[in-house]
Amino acid sequence: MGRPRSFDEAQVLEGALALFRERGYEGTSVPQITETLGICRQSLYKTFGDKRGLYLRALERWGQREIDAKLGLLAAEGSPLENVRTVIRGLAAFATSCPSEGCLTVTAMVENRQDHDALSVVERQVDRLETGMRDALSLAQERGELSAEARPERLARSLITTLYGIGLLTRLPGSGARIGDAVSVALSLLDANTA
Amino acid sequence: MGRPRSFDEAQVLEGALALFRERGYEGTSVPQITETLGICRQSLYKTFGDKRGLYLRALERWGQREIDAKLGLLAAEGSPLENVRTVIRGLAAFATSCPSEGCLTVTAMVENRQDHDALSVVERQVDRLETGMRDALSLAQERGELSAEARPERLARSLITTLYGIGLLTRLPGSGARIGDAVSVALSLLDANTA
DNA sequence: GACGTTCTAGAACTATGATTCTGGATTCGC
DNA sequence: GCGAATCCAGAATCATAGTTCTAGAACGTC
Repeated sequence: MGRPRSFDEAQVLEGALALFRERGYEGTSVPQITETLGICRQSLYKTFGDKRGLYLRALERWGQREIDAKLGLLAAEGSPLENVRTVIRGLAAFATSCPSEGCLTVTAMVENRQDHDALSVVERQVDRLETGMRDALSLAQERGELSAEARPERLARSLITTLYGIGLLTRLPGSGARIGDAVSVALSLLDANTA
Repeated sequence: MGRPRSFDEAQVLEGALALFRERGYEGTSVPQITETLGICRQSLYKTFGDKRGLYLRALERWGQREIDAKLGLLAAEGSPLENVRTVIRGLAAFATSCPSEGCLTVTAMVENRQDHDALSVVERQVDRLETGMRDALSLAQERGELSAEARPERLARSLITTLYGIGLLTRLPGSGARIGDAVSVALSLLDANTA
């Protein structure tokens, strides 16, 4: 009953995501969104409630997509320690290759100082990644890839801090060397903890 | 000739700085600024040109104040390596004690994606701190505190990434443990490079 | 003491934001 | 075909932003 929606919800979310990533929440206006995505205001408000609703769903989607991908890599067959290295290298490679498109999670941390809802979404994303890294590191330890003295949880938390630091510095042109060295040191840190 | 200004420019900058730190650039309105600081619009526009001008001066001031303090610590008498440790510990202690007041430099990286002027101010601040850390580490190496194989520049860049990562995660409630572990690992990284 | 400049308080202006409303065309299920 | 729901385009609404303007009081300089 009624006319079917002429747009793909997922596709709209992806488009909005791209805009929010590039211009931020406040920097992206509703007219910009509707024009870029080719849908009219009515549909947007009907589907997502309001601009904020759209943003939150885009933020969730971003986390789902990115974190899931990394968790998949971390839990892959083979050496868990090597998986951790792969995630670190991949993230840095992406950061340096597409400096203009930043991580929405990073942006969200500073843009939503007071918004408890948005921050808890972000918190959950960071936690998931951290847990995934810790599990991989613990497994590596069980398998003897990591020394018995290594502390997986501490390492995971430290790596997360480095990774989000990289995500932030991506915003600063000319941070390529910094990012490269941060990765290099992070990797050597893992080497130093090998059994 | 004429009535003298009834306010202290430096004091106004400090007040604006506090507002921008807490609410961000877009989140702080001109009425908020004038009411909080007790000056009228006219004076603000006369003195700083416009809101953006005020922001840029506040951003400069923040960098001057914070980075200078750290450079002072880094160049202090005594062990340069210990000075580096002091800066790391101090920054983390501040981050965890006053989580609500964040680093304006961190905020600026995200809020000024396209503003080249603002970003170059930030760039200069980060560069100064990085150079200061590198110099301290180089000196430590000359004095035999750091092993001959250590690479001061690489270490400095990596530490900077960690420090700004900490500055970012400060925005996320419940990151205390993460920050603590990041600091702990950063310090142990230095230990691992001692001669 | 008059001049000139800066102050304060407030209204006025201009632009733009998000959101809602109107009306007409479209397309499904019945 | 008819009703219902959705679509689109665009005007209208309402709030708020930054900025400028007006008018009068305050104060240093000559």
